[in-house]
Amino acid sequence: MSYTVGQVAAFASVTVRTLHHYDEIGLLTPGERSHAGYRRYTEADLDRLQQILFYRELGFSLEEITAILDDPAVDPVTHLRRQHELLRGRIDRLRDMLAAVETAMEAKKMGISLTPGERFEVFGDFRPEEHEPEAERRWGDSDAYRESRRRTAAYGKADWLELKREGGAVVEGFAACLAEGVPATDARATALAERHREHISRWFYACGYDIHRGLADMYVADPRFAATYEAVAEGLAAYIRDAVHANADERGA
Amino acid sequence: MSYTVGQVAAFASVTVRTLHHYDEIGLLTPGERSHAGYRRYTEADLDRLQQILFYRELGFSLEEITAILDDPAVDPVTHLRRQHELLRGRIDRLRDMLAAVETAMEAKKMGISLTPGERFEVFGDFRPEEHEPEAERRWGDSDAYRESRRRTAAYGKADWLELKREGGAVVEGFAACLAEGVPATDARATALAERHREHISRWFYACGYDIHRGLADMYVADPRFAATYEAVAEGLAAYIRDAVHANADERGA
DNA sequence: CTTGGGGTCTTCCGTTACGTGAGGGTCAAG
DNA sequence: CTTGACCCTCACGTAACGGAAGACCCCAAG
Repeated sequence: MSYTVGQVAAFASVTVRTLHHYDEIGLLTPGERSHAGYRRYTEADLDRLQQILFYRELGFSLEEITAILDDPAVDPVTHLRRQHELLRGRIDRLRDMLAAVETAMEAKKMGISLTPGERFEVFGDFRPEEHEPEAERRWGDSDAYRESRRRTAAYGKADWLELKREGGAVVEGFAACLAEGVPATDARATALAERHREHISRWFYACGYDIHRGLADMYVADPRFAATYEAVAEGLAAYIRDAVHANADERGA
Repeated sequence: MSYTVGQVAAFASVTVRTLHHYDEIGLLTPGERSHAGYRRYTEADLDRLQQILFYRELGFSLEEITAILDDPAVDPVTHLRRQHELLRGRIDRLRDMLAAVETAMEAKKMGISLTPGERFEVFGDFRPEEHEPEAERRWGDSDAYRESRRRTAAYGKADWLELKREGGAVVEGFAACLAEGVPATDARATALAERHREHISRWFYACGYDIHRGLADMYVADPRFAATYEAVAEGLAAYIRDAVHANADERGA
């Protein structure tokens, strides 16, 4: 089975002209031609096109892409892995930009004017290179999901019940603290936060303090999580979040 | 205080030529010139440049940016808000691409070859223009969160319990179907899916079929959601997802 | 079998967002 | 008062296509 330019163009949401162009510059030469000179794209060509579009999306020039894809030392899986990393980098960058926008909004609201340095901080580097500090945390986060999926795949119903019971106990502990007016920064609350963190680590994935913070934020931000906790006690989601933050501030680095 | 081209270029990590170009096309004309004709950029110019770079990053053409920024009906804060939303959209898109890469890796590992449709699914729309079909879902999704937070803010404990009970009943219905071997595509299962959708709409936000699909996918993909369902019955998360998809395919557009 | 509508071919010029000098003033330091 | 770093204005070059022209190809319907 092979496809015409039009079909491929429709699949990939590019124009026919673009495919012609890629053919011209030797980036994507269709596997064969019909007797009338029509381009015929094979599955392998589609594969390559997908790679091209990914790299293009990530900001590489067509010349660079040609070089990358024609490197015989790199197998397809490596490409995917690399793209995965690059995508994560891009997402991080956009997240930084999001933060920058928020900062700008704050500044505007407060009537503060930022220094040029602050203002353009985010437009510094964006090319996939050197990210040690922040990125590690993100990677950890991503690994967490994979790890989690891997681990939980092996759980039976008994495991799920056990972990749910364990988690429930922690939540009830929080509810008790909240009911008794114990502040979220109190040692009793942060101890529960620590137990919560250990619970996650034990059953799902290595949960560091930063990850734990992010998780706690989600409990409040996402109503579908919030529902679980708000049903137990009003304001519990926010309380847990605060306790987790206090605990992370205290124990985590 | 004002800045020279070189300084501004350094701040913003663009070339001097780029600033010249923006001046030429009237996108960013420096506030004044020195007596010798040197460009002098004011704070306001830096402000505008920041906006320009944001929109540029988001894929707008310089002409579009000019139009956007020179629209007198839009104040700076609105721009920031808009950029915030656009950035979130981009992040979502990149996340989709991330998922696509993972799918491709899976497929490669399994030796499966994807259909062209699957392969290029993610390259559908990405330009911030004419997005009725897919994008509405994203926008809707974003609105959903806001709507949800707004609504749930007013709920008391009784409300949470009621909605939790209601939700629980649906989940138990699904569990029963699963236990009895009813296929997820069966009318009984899809009816429950529809009830589930209505439940979300009633308590949280307007939940269309596309949003519902995405939500169901998350039940499986995110272990913290999955835990809730897997504790009830093994394979329940996936079952619900399948039923939701079947229901959406059937009823939704 | 031919006729029309759509898809495809190559060719070529246009466009956007700059890059890259060329040739020549400007400015602060030594 | 020179020297090196910076600035100016042309002006042509480039990447990655867009768009249209003129011609060929394909196939389903009359």
